[in-house]
Amino acid sequence: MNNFKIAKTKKGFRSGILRTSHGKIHTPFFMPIATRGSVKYLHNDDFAQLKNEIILSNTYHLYLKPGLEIIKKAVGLHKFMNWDKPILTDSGGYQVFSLKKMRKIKEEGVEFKSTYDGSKHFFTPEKVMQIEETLGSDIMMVLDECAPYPCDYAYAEASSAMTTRWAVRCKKAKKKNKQLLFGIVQGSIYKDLREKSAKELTALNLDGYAIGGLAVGEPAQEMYKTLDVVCPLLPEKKPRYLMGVGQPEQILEAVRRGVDMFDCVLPTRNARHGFLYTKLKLAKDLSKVKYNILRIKSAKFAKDLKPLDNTCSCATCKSGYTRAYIRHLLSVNEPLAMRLCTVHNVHFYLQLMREIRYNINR
RNA sequence: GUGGCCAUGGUGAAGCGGUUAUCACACGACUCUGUGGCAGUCGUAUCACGGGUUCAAUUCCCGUUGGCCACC
Repeated sequence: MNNFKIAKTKKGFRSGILRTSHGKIHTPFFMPIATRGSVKYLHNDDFAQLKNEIILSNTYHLYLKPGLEIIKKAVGLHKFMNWDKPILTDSGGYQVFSLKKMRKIKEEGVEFKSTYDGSKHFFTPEKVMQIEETLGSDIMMVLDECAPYPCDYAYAEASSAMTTRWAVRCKKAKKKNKQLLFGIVQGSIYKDLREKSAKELTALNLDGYAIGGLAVGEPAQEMYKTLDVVCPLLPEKKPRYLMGVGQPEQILEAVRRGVDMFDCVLPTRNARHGFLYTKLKLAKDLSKVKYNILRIKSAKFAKDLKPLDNTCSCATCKSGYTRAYIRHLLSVNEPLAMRLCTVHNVHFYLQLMREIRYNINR
């Protein structure tokens, strides 16, 4: 049974539906990030208006806090966080990269030092599967190593080969249930390593394929080149996920190359820093996306009683909150500022994806 | 009124006869890509005013102005 159906393709773009045990998701889509079980500052009331169909959460962080016992008792992450739509869980592979001072990689797995109390935890592919099964996410990611950039060939070769071996172990360890398991293509910016990784993972017949190890500091052109190498090698009928990307134009470029899924901290983190996306303009032929950046903390907005973006239909812009007010809230660290800005930026990203889908299906 | 102490970015503080005048916070400009509300880069001072000593004064001396303390 196939849980992914492509309804329409157009010059490399594809649009369809991904089905999970908590509902369907229209592709291509963007996942807001809820690392520790919450999209920072957002309430379910906000999601009701944003209409996002999925969120992303994190194995490493949830395992450390609050720990699996309470999540098991709550009968899974969905119930625990009161979210009944799909969840994708990242495996901790990115933490291999981002917490490089606090971990050791071995063939067997990764030893992490907790960022909370320094305690040691050993993550093997098998253990990660067990954790993700306890969390009950709809889409589980295999444990991988997200290699840094720049990365020499020998390291990238060894690292991506190990990621593939870990994927084999993940698949073996996975119980037969409705959770989907995605593999992760690695290989840094090296064409042959990416090809090898893609081919070997494809042979495992996983439920979907992610492209990892990008957006770690390489030039955007390297990212696009890598997509050009990898996407054609991935099975057409399986969803493709570009991890951690990215800026709106990068998302468009990736969708153009056949990617279906995205996640990125930019809209949420930037919102907290008063860096707001406005004036979304997507060309009908999907040739380009334009937008403005509004740095709401700038002094020039101190007396500006206009909404953040008069072309935006998000709850923040539609309900009368002004630039001057939001700037004020941000400058005195009022949590409401974070919420208003996060709603706005997440809406921008979801709107971008809606318009991309609309123009593919048109 | 008399005596003492003090005056350094927006704020609070270092500093020393020769420095690119240091730090924190704030402010302003940037950065942020499978999230630590984080972190970083850069910018912002005619060292209260006037005079003197000195090769050289933010630094030492005198005066002015302002502030704090004590005493009458």
